[in-house]
Amino acid sequence: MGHVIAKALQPRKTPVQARSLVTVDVVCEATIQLLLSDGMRQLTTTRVAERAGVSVGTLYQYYPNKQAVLYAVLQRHLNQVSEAVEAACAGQCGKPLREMVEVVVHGFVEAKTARVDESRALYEVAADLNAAELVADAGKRMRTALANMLVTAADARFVDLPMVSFMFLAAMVGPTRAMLEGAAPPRMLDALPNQLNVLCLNYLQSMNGT
Amino acid sequence: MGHVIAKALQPRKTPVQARSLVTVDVVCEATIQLLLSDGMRQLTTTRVAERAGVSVGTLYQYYPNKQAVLYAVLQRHLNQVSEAVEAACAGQCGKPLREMVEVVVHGFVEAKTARVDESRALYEVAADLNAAELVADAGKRMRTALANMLVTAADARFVDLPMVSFMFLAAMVGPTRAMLEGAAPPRMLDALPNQLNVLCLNYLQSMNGT
Amino acid sequence: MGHVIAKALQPRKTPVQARSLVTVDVVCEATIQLLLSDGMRQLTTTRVAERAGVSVGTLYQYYPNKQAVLYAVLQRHLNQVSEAVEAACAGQCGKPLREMVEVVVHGFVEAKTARVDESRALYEVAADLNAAELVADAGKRMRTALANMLVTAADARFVDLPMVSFMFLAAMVGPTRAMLEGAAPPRMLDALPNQLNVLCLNYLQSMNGT
Amino acid sequence: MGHVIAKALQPRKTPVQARSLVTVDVVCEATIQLLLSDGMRQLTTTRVAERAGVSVGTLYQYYPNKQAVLYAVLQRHLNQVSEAVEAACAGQCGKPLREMVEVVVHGFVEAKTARVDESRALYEVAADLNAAELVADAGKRMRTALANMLVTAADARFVDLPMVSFMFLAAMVGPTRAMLEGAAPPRMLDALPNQLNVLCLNYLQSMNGT
DNA sequence: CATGAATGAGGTTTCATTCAT
DNA sequence: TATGAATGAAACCTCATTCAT
Repeated sequence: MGHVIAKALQPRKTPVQARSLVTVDVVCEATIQLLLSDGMRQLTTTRVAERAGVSVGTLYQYYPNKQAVLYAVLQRHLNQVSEAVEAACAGQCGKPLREMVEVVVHGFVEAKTARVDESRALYEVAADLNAAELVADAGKRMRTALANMLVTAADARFVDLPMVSFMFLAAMVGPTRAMLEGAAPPRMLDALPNQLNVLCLNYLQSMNGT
Repeated sequence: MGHVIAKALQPRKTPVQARSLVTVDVVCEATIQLLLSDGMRQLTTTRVAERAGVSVGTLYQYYPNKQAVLYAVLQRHLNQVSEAVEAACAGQCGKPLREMVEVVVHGFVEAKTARVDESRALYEVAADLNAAELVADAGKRMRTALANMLVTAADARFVDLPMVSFMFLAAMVGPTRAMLEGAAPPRMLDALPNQLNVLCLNYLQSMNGT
Repeated sequence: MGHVIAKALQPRKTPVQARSLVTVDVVCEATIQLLLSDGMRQLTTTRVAERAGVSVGTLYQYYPNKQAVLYAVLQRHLNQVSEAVEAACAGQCGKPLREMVEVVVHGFVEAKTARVDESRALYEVAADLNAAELVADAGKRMRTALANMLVTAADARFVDLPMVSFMFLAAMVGPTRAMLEGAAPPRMLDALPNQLNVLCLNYLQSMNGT
Repeated sequence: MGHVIAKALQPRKTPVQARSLVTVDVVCEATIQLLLSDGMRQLTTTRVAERAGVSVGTLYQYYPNKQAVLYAVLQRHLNQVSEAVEAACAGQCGKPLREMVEVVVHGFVEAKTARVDESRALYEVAADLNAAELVADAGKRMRTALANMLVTAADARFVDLPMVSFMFLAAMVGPTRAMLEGAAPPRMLDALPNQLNVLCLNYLQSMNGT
């Protein structure tokens, strides 16, 4: 099921030439800009192309359809976040819980808030049904990374690791998303990492089965 | 600002006759069904009317435009959830934290999972820009209820009540949403209340300033 | 041809009861008001009924369709103007040209400017194709009246009476309409009768074949 | 004020390629044809496009909405007439009244009757409210041209030039319009210039203040 | 007779996508 | 390869008219 969709959404040609790479990038950038300024509703391929400084025809040389463009943009973003979490996890093997949480939360929040408006804009895109799979994949990737890290914790052992990883991730995502979507004031955003630390660390310690 | 938007989304006539009431209800129901089966993308006023068993014209007698229909459906849902939380909060004044969390989490999860598919469908709707305000309002309502309850806790005192309420709510919303959107297996859904209890209670105790 | 149309546009029932008469009148009045405030474009039978304080259903008891309403309104107006011209003409038989023109011009302008905005609104209605016939009829009626008067002029004899009547009428109508449609300032409207006197009298004297 | 309206009615893109020019022209032509055969009432963008041999989409690439198409058609026509009058006026500076009237009347009637049916069709369009401004502009343009000419008359001097120009124009427009709208027989149309000569010249001579 | 909810054909407009240049 | 004019299916919404109450 997912494969059929996936195929239809893959970029049309793997850009090898420098020019092509530029085009692909410029289209993604234009999409995000328009998403931010006008929202999904107003996002048309023509406008994306226009903003990107290429013709619609050219856009369609690199993406088979509009969904593919959105798919690419979202994928790029989810990738960055997933990688941030994976990197954080990879570096914390064997450490005590407190350090794990600290570093992972920091990595996640930083990745999500690096471009606040991009994140905000993409929540809209993600709601576009076909992307559910993509979001799910990124979630799975991050939960796996978290689980692989948690299993090595110096000071903890978890009975139901999948559930714990799930809750850990969701506990980070929930408040972060709430702040981004709710346009929280900077004061709250600044406090976010600390709050997530408290939230997640206490949860994990409480779930510690040792 | 919000008022202009609000006006354009208000139902056109408040149905008084029995026949009209049925119509309004039937349209909401049809919208949810279609949202579930085909998603926002495929949701057209014609199809909603068709499924509802009325003509498009009739639909437009009660709602000035498509957005208004979605607005109404979402509002109804958010109302139910907000009321559930408010009710739970109202009943726990003066109780110790443990009981508060237990009851509130239970109320929230029950409201959200009463109609799992409806909740799921509406995340998509909420992403439709104009509803942001509505979601924000529901959030504010629930945070207020939580704050008003927490301030009376028998065994706790909080320094930054707004932040604590925000995190409390977001900590419930995050994992719940993750499960609903990710189509989590029943086994996980069953475990959700317990997990949220652990997550929220430990957070609140840790933030306790007494 | 005209008869078929005519039949479809006739009021449905000749109102004999007092109540009915009121309804018919109130609908005409409402139509004119809406025409003035919002123009043809926005004129719907529902709105007319609403403004008239009756239900759409009732409106359709007296008029077979929307066109018939407009037809009635226009007819009433054209009738008033035609009657004014006919009356003026009838009273001037045997008089010299100067007096004829004076009285006819006065009668015409007065009828047209009695309710300036009504006249203005009805130009729009008249443009609605099926009314062309009605306008033509009124024109014919007035030209006949003018011809019948002119033929008795004490001091003139006309070779081509139809043409002269045609021009006489058109010479009155042209500037009057230009002023009404162009929203001419009162100063110009006040001067209109005098100007038409000059225009028409000189024309007629010049066409005098004696 | 008028600018807002004007903007919404301006053509969308100025056609540069040969293909585009053809399209724009073909749409205007189709509009006039349909106006003539079926009247405003039946004029739909779909039908215009169909008759023009292009798709609706193409039509909307050049005109932002239906009104804009009508606007363009009317503008073109009014332009032609205005230019004819201006040209006639420009050529008669310093001439005696008789010649002025002769040439101007001839120019006006010729422009209006060059395509009798087009003129006829456009009276309907002009009644469509938003065009009022356009008609008013054309009127002002022609009255200005007339005034500028009359002020140079070799044998006349006018006290109230604006009023005289207004009446002069309206005296030409009235009968011409009456004939076109009333579908006057060719015999009358042929006689029109002469009649207008008599009508206007006598009026002007009578208003001569020297 | 009056009401006004319901109807649905039909109008306007958009926009993803193609393809001749 | 890039372009952007053309396409036309399909979306939204209105409103004249009917008919059950």
